[in-house]
Amino acid sequence: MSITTLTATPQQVPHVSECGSTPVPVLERTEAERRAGLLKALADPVRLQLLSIISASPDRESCVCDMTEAVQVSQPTVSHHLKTLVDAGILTRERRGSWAWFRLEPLALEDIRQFLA
Amino acid sequence: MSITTLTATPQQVPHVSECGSTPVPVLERTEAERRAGLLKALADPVRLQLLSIISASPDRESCVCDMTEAVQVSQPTVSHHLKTLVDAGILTRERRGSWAWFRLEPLALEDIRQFLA
DNA sequence: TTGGAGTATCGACCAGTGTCGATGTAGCAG
DNA sequence: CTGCTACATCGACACTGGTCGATACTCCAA
Repeated sequence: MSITTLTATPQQVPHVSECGSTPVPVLERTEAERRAGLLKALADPVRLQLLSIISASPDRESCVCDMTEAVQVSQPTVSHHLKTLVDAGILTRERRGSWAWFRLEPLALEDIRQFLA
Repeated sequence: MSITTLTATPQQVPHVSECGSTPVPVLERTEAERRAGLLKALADPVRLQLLSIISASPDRESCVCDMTEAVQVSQPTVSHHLKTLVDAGILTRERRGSWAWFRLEPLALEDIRQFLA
């Protein structure tokens, strides 16, 4: 806090810029970073393909083996992308025997649609 | 096309994987890349802040000078981010005298909301 | 316990990107 | 023309992120 706080000068008088516009509040940095993190998790063609598979599957869940066959990248890369989506809260992972199943987290996509509206 | 096309063996018999799932069509790679491009343009905290300013401004348009004051990065960086959004088709730029005004392209955000649904 | 299949992690490489200072450009006022 | 202001571009840098082969881990079956 600067010394000017002690003076009678108002610190935050809403002033009109020279260009004629009126200032508006800006999205908080922390919230902006949270939203950017979600969007980054979606912003990859392979991950969008993986999500499309899960979304179109019965019960909206799919197993890694099918997804690895459907996209043109290696199995470690598929696993990496799925981890990215799980870490972002967009997918949940469930182990069933030898296989790993992934399903959509509905609240995450709903959240994204909300702040894009 | 492989030689097996000439045989009687069906190439695309929908087979059930060992894990028990049923295969589904995957989003086309080119469409996935288009969508990822749009999402990449959004997936940055500074760009989300810039969009929030424009979105909250009267007539949903804003001038660079105000945006530069509102975010904590340099003026060249603001200009760079705005160019990114214009190139992605999310913003349009209009020059008025010395000032550059930006406004939202409604169809772009609508498109994104559509394919996230 | 051994082997194999499905999946995850590691290490490395390379392309892409966010950032800045310096500089270029465009428009306006005097 | 001169100078100033607003904005864009350039060049460089550090960092992130997508990709793969190699390898480790986890189940299950035999």
